[in-house]
Amino acid sequence: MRELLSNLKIQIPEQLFVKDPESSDLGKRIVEQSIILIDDLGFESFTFKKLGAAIGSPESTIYRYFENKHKLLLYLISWYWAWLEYRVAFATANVATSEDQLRNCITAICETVKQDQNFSHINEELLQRIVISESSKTFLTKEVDLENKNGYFQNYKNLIERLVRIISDINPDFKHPRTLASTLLEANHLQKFFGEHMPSITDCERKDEQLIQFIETMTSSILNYGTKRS
Amino acid sequence: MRELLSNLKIQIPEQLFVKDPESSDLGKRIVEQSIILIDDLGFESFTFKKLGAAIGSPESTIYRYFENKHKLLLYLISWYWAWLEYRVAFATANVATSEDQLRNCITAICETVKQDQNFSHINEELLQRIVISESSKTFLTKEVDLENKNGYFQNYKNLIERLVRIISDINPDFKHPRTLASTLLEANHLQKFFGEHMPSITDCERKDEQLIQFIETMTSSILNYGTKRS
DNA sequence: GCAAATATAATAGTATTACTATCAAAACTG
DNA sequence: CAGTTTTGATAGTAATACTATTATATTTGC
Repeated sequence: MRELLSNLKIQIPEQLFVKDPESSDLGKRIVEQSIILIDDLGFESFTFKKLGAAIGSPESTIYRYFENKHKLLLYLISWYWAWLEYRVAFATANVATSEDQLRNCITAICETVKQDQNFSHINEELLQRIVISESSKTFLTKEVDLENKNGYFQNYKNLIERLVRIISDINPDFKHPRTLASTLLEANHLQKFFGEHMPSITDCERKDEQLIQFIETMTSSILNYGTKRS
Repeated sequence: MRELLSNLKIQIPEQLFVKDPESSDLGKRIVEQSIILIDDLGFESFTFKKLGAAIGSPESTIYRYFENKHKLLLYLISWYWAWLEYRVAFATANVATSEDQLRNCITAICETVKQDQNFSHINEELLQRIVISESSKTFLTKEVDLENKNGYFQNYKNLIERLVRIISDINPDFKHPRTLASTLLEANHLQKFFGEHMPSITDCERKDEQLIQFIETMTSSILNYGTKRS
């Protein structure tokens, strides 16, 4: 998996930035430091002024790359979905059965990222933590319909579509492949968050195993439910 | 269900308000109008100044009831959980089997609220929409651990605990009753939101049926999965 | 190698937000 | 009806989320 990114460029909808941050050193530092800062402060307390201080530039510079902090968050989350889709694609390549493919998908999705080396300016470990705590804020807004129409969530949808294909392959009669795919993705975040911050409402501890087991059991059982009965 | 609230008072953790809004007419108007405004503007654009204008009072008055808008949101969401727990409690009363109880719970939870008459100052229909779009913002913050310790989420936990008891009753060997209960609650919101705003990633349309069917199938299948196999 | 274009820095400024403070007028309360 | 509590009216502050302007680098195209 490590070489994955050396030749592939993660594609982000260009509506999400004013100037592509990958196109300059400063842009990369903006992205790099924004991840560190958002993870540290939380999105609400994160400001372009603080980010400017972190990179040693005035905040007006950041506005040349991102229209506002909401779009910067969208950019980061979008990057994560694209990255995760590649991981999922690799995890399912050359795997014979759809059942095994889905199992591998679930592991790839639910695995807590640990990275020792930094290959790029993006720290995926921190970014995953941001996704867990902040990603739903990208769409839980009054602007969601417009932003959806503008393609801001394309990478998220692509990932879900990939899961849907596998799910439908396992059980073509299953009536809720999209619902299952999006539930699966979001339940992963939520349960990880609960495990860390509200342990009394989850059985998932810090380790990934219980969560993966729950999600695997949930998907297997729901996909077999109809077929075995009828 | 209608008489439910006439003699019962919804209990809200008193840490969530400075002065109990139920204790005065003004307090009730603050709550009433805040629901209308948050639903209309979204939580980000909602301000105490606008709320003040809506009730014809200066914003400083609102601060005498709620420390800030985050706590007001916590109050509203907390009210909803308590209200929903009563509904769930009634929906399961005198129901013989745990399986039927759980089915009734799911219906009570997933049913879109429609209210023709206003019995109280709280419009549950609007409030449910707020819960769908805004409730996760109450805990997806950097202050979650402190707020959790302070009991801000007690009503949410109570509801989950009630579901957990029924789930464990159906299958005492099931290893993830809490995970299932919280997933069920949150998936309901998420899928409703997707159904309305991002229909391509869900199979749930505006009507409740498909969502209820998915959640029922999911819970039934996962709770039967272990038992039938082993 | 230099002019022209572009990117960044430095600074200033604005409207709005999220409060806090003060004091007077109303309204209830014993 | 005196005293307490509640509300209204007004003012003020620090921070946020931008926008604008001008000067200085830096890159690039010829």
